[in-house]
Amino acid sequence: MVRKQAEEYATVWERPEPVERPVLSSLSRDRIVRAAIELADAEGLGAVSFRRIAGVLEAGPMRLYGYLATKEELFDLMVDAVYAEIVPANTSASGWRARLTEIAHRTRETALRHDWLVDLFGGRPNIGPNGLAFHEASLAALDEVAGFEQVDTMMDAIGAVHGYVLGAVRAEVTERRAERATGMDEQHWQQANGAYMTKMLATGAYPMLARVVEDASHPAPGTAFTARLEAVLDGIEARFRTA
Amino acid sequence: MVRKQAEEYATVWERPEPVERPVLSSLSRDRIVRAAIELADAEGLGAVSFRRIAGVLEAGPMRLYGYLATKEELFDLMVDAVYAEIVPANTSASGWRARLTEIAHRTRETALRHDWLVDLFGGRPNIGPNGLAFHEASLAALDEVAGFEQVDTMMDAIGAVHGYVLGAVRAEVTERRAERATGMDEQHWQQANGAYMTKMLATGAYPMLARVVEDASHPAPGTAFTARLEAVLDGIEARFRTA
DNA sequence: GTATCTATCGATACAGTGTATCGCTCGAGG
DNA sequence: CCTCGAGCGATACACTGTATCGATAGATAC
Repeated sequence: MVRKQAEEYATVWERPEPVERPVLSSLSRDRIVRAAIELADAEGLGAVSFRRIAGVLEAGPMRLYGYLATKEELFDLMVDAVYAEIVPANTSASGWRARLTEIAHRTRETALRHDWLVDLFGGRPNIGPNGLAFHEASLAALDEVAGFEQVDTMMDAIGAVHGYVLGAVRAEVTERRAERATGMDEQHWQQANGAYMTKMLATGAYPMLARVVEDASHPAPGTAFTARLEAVLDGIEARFRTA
Repeated sequence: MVRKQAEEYATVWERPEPVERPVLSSLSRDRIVRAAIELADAEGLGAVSFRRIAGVLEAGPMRLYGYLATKEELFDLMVDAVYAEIVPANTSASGWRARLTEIAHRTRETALRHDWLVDLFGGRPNIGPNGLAFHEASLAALDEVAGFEQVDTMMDAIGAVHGYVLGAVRAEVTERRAERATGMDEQHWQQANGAYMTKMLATGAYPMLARVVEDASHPAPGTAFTARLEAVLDGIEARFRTA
C-alpha cells in the first residue's frame, strides 16, 4: 500500500499519513466474559449487552461475534466462569456430608456474590468444563462411601441436595433483592408492600401466614439454609443410603 | 357533535359520516394475562410482548398500560394466575406428608404444563393472592400436627420442601427443553452435544461423570422427583419435628 | 340542553436491543 | 509482488418497553 502511495507521491511531505486506524484492543473470550460479569455484578443482568461490553473493551459490538455466536452463549460462559469459583481446588473436608455441605455453602456464597446467578443457574444445561467439574466434585464426595455404591443412589443423593440448594438460594437472593430494592425507593417499596401485606392478612383468608408474620423469629440468613440442608442430608442418609 | 354538523351541513347528503371508529374490544387484566399465558405456552416467554398481546386482543399496545404499569407486573400476574392452578381447591389428602406431597406434585405438573414458569418462579416475590394462598396451604398442612407447633419449625419444613421442589423442577424442565430443542435441529443438537460430552469424558478429567453416563438407569421422569421428595420429607421428620 | 371537564385511547417517537449483511482493509501465502 | 482470505465494524433491520401528547368521547355541571 505504502509502496503504491510512494509511487503517486514522491516525497513523504506530500504523501498523506495512512488513515487513522485505532489500535485494536486484544480480545478473548476470557476478557469478554470477565467484562460481562463485572457489568452484571455492578448493574444487574439487564445491563449486560453486546454494545456495552464492547464499549468497555473498546471494540465494535460486532467484533464480539468472532468469539460468541449468540447472547445465550455469553450467558453460558458467564455461568461456567462462576462455577470455577464454586468448585474447591482441593477440599479439606472429609466425609461425604462435610464435602457436600462445603459445596452447598460455596454455591450459596457465590450466588450471593453474583446475585444475577440465580437467574441463569439451571436455566440452561450448564455443561461447560467448570459446570462438569462441579458435578464431578459432587459425585466424588460419594465415591467409595459405603452405601452409595450404586450410580442411581448417588444421583438421587446429589439430585436432592442440588435441587434444594438451587431452590433455596434462588429464594434467598430474591428476598434480598426485594428488601433492598433499587436504592432510593427502598423505603417506598417497603411501605407499599407492608401496607399491602397487612391488608391481605387482615382479610382473614391467610390465618397461618398471619401467625407466621407475627411469631416468626428472623434468624441470620445463613442459619436457616444450613439447618435445612442438614435435614436434606439426614433424609438422604435415611432413604437412599443402603449401608 | 352530530348537532353541530347538522348546523354546518343542512342535509344528510352533504354531511359526511362520522369518522370510522373501531369498536373497542373490552379489556381486563384477566384477558390480558390469559392472552399472555397462551402466548408463552405456545411460543415461549420470549414471544410475550405488549405489542403481540395487544394484537391478539385487537387493541393498541399502549392501552395495556391502563391495566399494567410495567412488563414485570405482567409477569407477576402471570405467575399468580398459574399459582391458582397449583393450589388445590379442597384437598383429599390427610396427614402432613400427604398434603405437602400433593402440593409438590401439583407444582411440578403445573410447571411442566407451562414450561416458562420456572424462569419466573421465585425470581421475584410472588405475593399475589394465589401466591399467598399457596404458602397458606403449605403452612396449613402442618397446622395442629404434633411436633410442628413452633412457627420456626413450620418454616424450616416448608422452606426445605419448597426449596427442593423449586430447584428440582427447574432442573427437570431445563433438561426437557434441551432434549427437544427447537423442533428440527433436535437431532443436530443431540449430535453436537453428544460429541462434545463424549470428548469431555474421554479426557479422563471426569471419572465419576463417566461412570454415571455409563451406568445410570433412566427412570421415568416423575419417579426420581418423588423419591427425592420422600427423602426430604424424611429429613424434615428426623431433624425438625419435635414430637 | 348545552358547555366544560376528565379520563382514555393510540399514533408517534425514543432509546435501546440482538444480530444479518457486506464493503473495506490488512496480513499472510503462493 | 500479487492475490486471497479473514477480521473488522458501519450500517441496517426488526423488534423491544415505554414517555409524550393531541384527539376524542362520555360524564358532569349549569
